[in-house]
Amino acid sequence: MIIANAKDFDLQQTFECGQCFRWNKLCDDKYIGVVGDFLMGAYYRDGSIIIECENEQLAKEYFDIEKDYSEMKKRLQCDEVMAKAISAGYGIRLLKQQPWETLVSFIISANNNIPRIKKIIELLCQTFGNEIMKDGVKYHTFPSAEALANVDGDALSAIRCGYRDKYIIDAAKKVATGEVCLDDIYSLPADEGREILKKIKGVGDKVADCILLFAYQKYDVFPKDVWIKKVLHKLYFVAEKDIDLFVRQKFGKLCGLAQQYLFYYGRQTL
DNA sequence: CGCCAGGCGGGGG
DNA sequence: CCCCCGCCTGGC
Repeated sequence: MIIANAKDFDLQQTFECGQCFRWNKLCDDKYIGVVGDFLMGAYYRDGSIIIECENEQLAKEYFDIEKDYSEMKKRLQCDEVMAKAISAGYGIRLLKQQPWETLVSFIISANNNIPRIKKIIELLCQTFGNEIMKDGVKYHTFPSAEALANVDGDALSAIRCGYRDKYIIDAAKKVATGEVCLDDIYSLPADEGREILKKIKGVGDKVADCILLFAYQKYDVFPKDVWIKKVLHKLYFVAEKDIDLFVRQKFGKLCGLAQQYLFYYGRQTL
């Protein structure tokens, strides 16, 4: 798949803005990731972005290829700060990730750091996922809820995720039994989706909002982590308790995308 | 050694 | 309801 018009798409920004954990850069400027049951590659050639995947439909959906970012940027561009943030992260695209993988990944992300989050997720896939062979290299899919619901007690200790192991098991059981139906959330308003997700142990407001934004394209949620709180305080002089009202009034239905630009900008400059 | 990292759950006020 | 503390683990 070739994306000729790549002006609103930068691979490094998209893969390293914090929304995903399973894309890795190879030495030759190529990114490799696993999405669903498929391996994907992404790289530049002659000013275009090339996405390699045996399942082109999956790749189109995952990269949300039809989405018009220039139009959304125009709508967000309401002041000096956001103008700078958008220009810093001009090539960020919000990926359409799989709900189950996103759920578990952000449970693991709580009170944790990015290198360790990636390590734990990789171990989880190696230990419980299916193998994909490509050019003599082994890759692994993200394990299903059913697969994880059936692992016994301390088998998860192998992935070194600490106290989060019981949250992952709780999530797997509730999703596998249907007590929590992740597919329902696509068509629900963000507030209702958040309440469903929070039935799972280890999922609070912040984790739920990341799942709503990164898996369900609920652009009207604004995940509030420690970094974005610092950024808003520093750049907009907004106190923590006023964040929700502030971003709703300022950025409206696209506040989730605004969060990504501000987050990326803040991590570069603050 | 102590502290912290992209929160959360549980207990007490 | 709000506030506060402890938490697996690995890196500094």
